[in-house]
Amino acid sequence: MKTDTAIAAFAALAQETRLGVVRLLVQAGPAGLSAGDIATRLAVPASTLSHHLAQLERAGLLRSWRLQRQIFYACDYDGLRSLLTFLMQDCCQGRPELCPP
Amino acid sequence: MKTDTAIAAFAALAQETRLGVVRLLVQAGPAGLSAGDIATRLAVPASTLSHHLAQLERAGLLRSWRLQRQIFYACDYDGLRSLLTFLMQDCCQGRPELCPP
DNA sequence: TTCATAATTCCAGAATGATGGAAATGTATG
DNA sequence: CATACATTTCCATCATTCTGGAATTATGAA
Repeated sequence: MKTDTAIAAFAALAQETRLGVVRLLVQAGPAGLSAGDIATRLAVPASTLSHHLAQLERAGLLRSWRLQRQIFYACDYDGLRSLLTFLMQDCCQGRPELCPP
Repeated sequence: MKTDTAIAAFAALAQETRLGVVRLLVQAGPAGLSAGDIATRLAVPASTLSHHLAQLERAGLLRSWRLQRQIFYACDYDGLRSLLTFLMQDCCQGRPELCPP
């Protein structure tokens, strides 16, 4: 993963509504939720939420698909995993005996 | 962990120099590095780096201690762990059979 | 086609964050 | 005490991000 990608992902997580979206979708699992459903649950105007969903998707944290008139969002587990791996890469120079549990 | 704490931590990670600091210190392990050493390795002015180190420490991602004339920084492994746990909490409603590996 | 629904894009103002030289604050050495 | 060293704080400028109503686009129903 490139540094810029990771920065975009962390920036996406560094905002109350967006962090709420990701946590909600992490819990929801692969089935995801529609944009409107997310807006209702988080009590955010549709317009505002749309900006945030787009940013999260651009950052590789969500994926989306259309189902009839609605657009569903679920979290991108691969994206999340690569981000956390990037952050912890070569932890303690790869020597577990140095690494606090 | 509170939402505000997590937001501060992700915001701290969402910047090139600060992300570089954390990754460098993740690799360096518990022994840490001095502020000056970090400034040299990342080629950042001392003043600028100081702001970033302070922000990372406030966010609970680093800890610091003085050794003679230098101040050492190491990453706060507990802080990192709680952040990642907070993000992934109740993944797939706790049902691993739904959760993509 | 006409209407209703779901979501996104446009736009502007308000707020927040990054940067780094200069000055100030410790901390050790001669 | 005087000096050098390591780091932090002050300060001002510049840039980026957040917000949400109104207008727009896309889809499905009558």
